[in-house]
Amino acid sequence: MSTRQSRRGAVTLTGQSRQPLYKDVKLAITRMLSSGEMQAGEAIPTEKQLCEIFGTSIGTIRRAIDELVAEHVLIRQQGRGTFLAPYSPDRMLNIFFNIVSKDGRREVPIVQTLSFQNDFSDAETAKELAIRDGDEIYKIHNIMLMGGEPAVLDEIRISSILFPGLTETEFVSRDMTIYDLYQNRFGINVIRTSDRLRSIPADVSTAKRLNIPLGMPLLEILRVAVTFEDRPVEWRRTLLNTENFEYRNLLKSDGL
Amino acid sequence: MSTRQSRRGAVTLTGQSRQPLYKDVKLAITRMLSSGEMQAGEAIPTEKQLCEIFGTSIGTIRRAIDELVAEHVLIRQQGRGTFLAPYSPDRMLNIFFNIVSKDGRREVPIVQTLSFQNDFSDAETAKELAIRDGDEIYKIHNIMLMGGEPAVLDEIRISSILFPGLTETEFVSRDMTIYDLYQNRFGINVIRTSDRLRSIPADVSTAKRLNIPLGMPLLEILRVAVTFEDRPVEWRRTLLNTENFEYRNLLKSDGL
DNA sequence: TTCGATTTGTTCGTATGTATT
DNA sequence: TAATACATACGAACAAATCGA
Repeated sequence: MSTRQSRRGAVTLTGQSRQPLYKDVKLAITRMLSSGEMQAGEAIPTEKQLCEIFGTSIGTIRRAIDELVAEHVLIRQQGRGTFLAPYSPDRMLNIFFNIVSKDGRREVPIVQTLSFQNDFSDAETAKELAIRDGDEIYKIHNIMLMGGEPAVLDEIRISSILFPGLTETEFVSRDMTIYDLYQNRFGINVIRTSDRLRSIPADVSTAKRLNIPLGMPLLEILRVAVTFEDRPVEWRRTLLNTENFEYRNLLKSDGL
Repeated sequence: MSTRQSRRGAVTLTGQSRQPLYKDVKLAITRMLSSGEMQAGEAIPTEKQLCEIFGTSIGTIRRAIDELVAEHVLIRQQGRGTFLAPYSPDRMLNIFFNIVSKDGRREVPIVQTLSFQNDFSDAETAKELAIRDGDEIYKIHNIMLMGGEPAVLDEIRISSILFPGLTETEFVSRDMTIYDLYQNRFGINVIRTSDRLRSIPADVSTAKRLNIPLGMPLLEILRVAVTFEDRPVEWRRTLLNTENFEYRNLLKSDGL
């Protein structure tokens, strides 16, 4: 069979691409998922159905799905099907929350929102969020209690365009993690984050809020969270008191 | 064909295992690699040869190798072969060195060894290195210059049993990264690290060495590096002045 | 430079095993 | 139990990269 053509009225893939067929399929599936029509936790078509949709063999479909599973975008379950990763609170905590107690236990943090503002992006934030300077954003300040003590302060900046109609009430009254809110309310899946860590002294207001001495060393974490195709979703600055907690970076060199 | 039997005098795999055949093959290949007979960068047998060695189909071999490639243990090159990951200085820096300049550039650090001692393990170190309390270890103190300024202090503890005959002269005169030394001189591949990060004030001697004020916030990184099958190889404590450099944790949720 | 042998990469397809409903 | 869906294993054919004659 010659190199690349759609068969039997199947979906036309990117066509004249110079990349392998399974990459085309992967991209097509990714677009299906990120179109916003799919709910988190929902099943995607079966492998056999995808064969017919794309007009490829099951091996090619599996290869495409393999990569999305490796990226935690999809979850496969034998006998059940393949699902858009649910990002359950528990899962979110395990994947994107790497602040743990010094003895290694994962405390579930209690988040309290200190302020929720409508604001305009400065140049630097615009660059991080891939929006225009001056675009509307939400600025949200939170404090997190871990083990009963205030241990973390953070500031979140997100584009109002990506999260239209988000209100303080809705944000505060959510019964899930913030990333789950992005997913369930706006159909935005956070699939990766990039953290930059520094050590800085506590300033006056931070010291007061975390009930620690002025100038005490804190861990500053600057995070950008991205969704499919590396589109930035959220900028976040976290300040952690590492007296009783620490940041863990388990495993390097992917895979297992 | 029925489930599990060796054919044609092929290597007997783990036998009565309840895991998939490709996992057996993966483990067998892993043992080949970690036996110390293989040099980093050396080619492993071709897929066809492995078929004969293990008496399985090429698909099964490929599946096993796929996982090892995903774990950066092996590297495949079309037309050439499959190789034990070389851990070149450049590669080591990119994979296991996540201290970068604030503007994102990767400075190549200049390492100077301050001291090299033969010592005995305390209980905690023994636990981290999976050796016995009181076993002999090397304790090595280094300072790293980045951009001409002293930016990092670290202490390394490794088992004398794992690295027999290592001398200060040899350690200091190496022309490669420390992990490359482990690999090239002792056949030990570091394949993963686990980092724990805290923010702490500089003590007197640290402040003096890094030429910073006493009490200045530093980033403390406690690392355990492991080789195949999660066997610990090295304990390391790093202190980083984050005025001009920072710790980056790119990408969560594996793969790409 | 060309060509052929070698080696991995991609795609296809089939058969059977195992988990779920 | 039966149907469905993913998991494992097999193997064939061809493409693309590499290397040496």
